Amino acid sequence: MVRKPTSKETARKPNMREAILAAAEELFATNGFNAVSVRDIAQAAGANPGSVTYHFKTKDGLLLEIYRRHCGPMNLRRFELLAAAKRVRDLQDRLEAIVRAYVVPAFTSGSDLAGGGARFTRLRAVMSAEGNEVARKIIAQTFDDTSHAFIDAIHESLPHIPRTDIVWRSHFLLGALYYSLVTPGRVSRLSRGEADGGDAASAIEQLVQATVAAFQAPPLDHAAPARRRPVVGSKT
Amino acid sequence: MVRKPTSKETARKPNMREAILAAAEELFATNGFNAVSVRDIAQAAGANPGSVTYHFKTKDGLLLEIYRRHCGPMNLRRFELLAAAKRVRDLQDRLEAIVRAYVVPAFTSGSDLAGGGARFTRLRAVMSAEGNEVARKIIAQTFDDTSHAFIDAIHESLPHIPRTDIVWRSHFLLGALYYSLVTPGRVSRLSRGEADGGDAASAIEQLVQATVAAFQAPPLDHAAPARRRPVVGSKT
DNA sequence: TGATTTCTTGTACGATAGTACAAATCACAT
DNA sequence: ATGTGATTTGTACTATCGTACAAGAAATCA
Repeated sequence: MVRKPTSKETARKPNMREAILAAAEELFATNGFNAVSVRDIAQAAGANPGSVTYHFKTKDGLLLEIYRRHCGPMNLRRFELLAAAKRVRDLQDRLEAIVRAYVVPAFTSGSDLAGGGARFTRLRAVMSAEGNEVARKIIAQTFDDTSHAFIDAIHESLPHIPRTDIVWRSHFLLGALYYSLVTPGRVSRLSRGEADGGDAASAIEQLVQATVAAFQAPPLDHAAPARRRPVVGSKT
Repeated sequence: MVRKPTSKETARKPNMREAILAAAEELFATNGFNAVSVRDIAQAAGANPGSVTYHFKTKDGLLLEIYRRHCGPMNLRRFELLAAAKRVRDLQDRLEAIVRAYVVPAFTSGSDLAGGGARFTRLRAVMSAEGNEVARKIIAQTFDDTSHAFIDAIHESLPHIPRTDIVWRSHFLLGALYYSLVTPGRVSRLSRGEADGGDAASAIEQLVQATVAAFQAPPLDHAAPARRRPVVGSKT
């Protein structure tokens, strides 16, 4: 019934390898890289510790493979959505579509893996916070192109805003995005149960709406000090 | 010449203890909790590993003491600034003052410690990402009051926005704030050197401006689906 | 000064970390 | 069926982890 693949070249035993990857992804994203041992991962995947070494050589190699697995598909999807967004005529709608094109793939599946999008984005957030070397290199290589593309697209929608301001605001967007995935419980807590911080759809809508407004804010006047500053000065 | 304090009760040998605290703060904030060993801290502080055990008993105890050291002063300062902000008459200016009252103490010194504000906030960001247990407890206990106070104040300035939306947006604010301290280099990189992500003043101004606009965004229509959604759908 | 408390040092112990490797097992083409 | 390469297992090695503790040095008080 099912056509078995050629076996040569391709490793047709995705069971363990995939299970290890999934377990590592989950554990790294939840507890950080250093807090998780190879043995923890193996146990969660129902595998032997030696199996991890066999498939990925080192713990760093395992992390590297996780990134390799997700970066391509997620960025591909972002570029697809960005291309579609750029075709939106109405400027306000276009900006919203661009932001959405950036946000959505981070929450939903970036590839064919089920629900892996949010998990992987959370992993990136944690690795970023920990200053992980392996992650830093890949991020700078793989995501800066994407970021520049989005920044340029946003800049085209808002020509009167200096590029510097747009960079700052897109940086804030990524921070908000990360934090929403890292600590969803805080939203539920602070809203006293009225909002569900873990609900991806709500998070996306809230984030898109807020971010679009932030991008549209008047530019910072770099030259003129302008407009009296609100009080807030020395204590008492 | 210098009047020595009473010696009783107060430990008048802040040298080592303070050095260890400062070193731990810096290392934890940079590399995360688990990546830093007690020996690393001792070496950075010019102390003996046993000295850390003597002063703080455990590694968790050391982290706990760092939080104890900063939480009080930072929240105190926030409440002072919040009280001042609430007295601002103009609604737009008041909102900006409130946001500023939240942001400024996170960047500048939260206590008498030199430049400790940003470092401690960065530490909180990293601990949050790592899901650290010790940090989580303190955060929920110490900062939720502050957060609620700010959310309420913002809600008073923007009565037409549902509280839920304000919670989300203040959550985004904290995420953006954290991320700005965690990865300042990214801003410099993406702006091609035009902006300095490490400059606290710029970060504050950009963050305040963007966040005020985000708070002022129209509320999400929870009932009506409303307003056609921008295209962005299936692939190709 | 001598007694006593406070801090620092050096060292050690058990636990666990990442990784290596030989033996056992499995999948499959012939 | 059988041999061959791919995978899994079990175990071991070394390094480093957090912490404990006794002995030494410094500071403080009578």
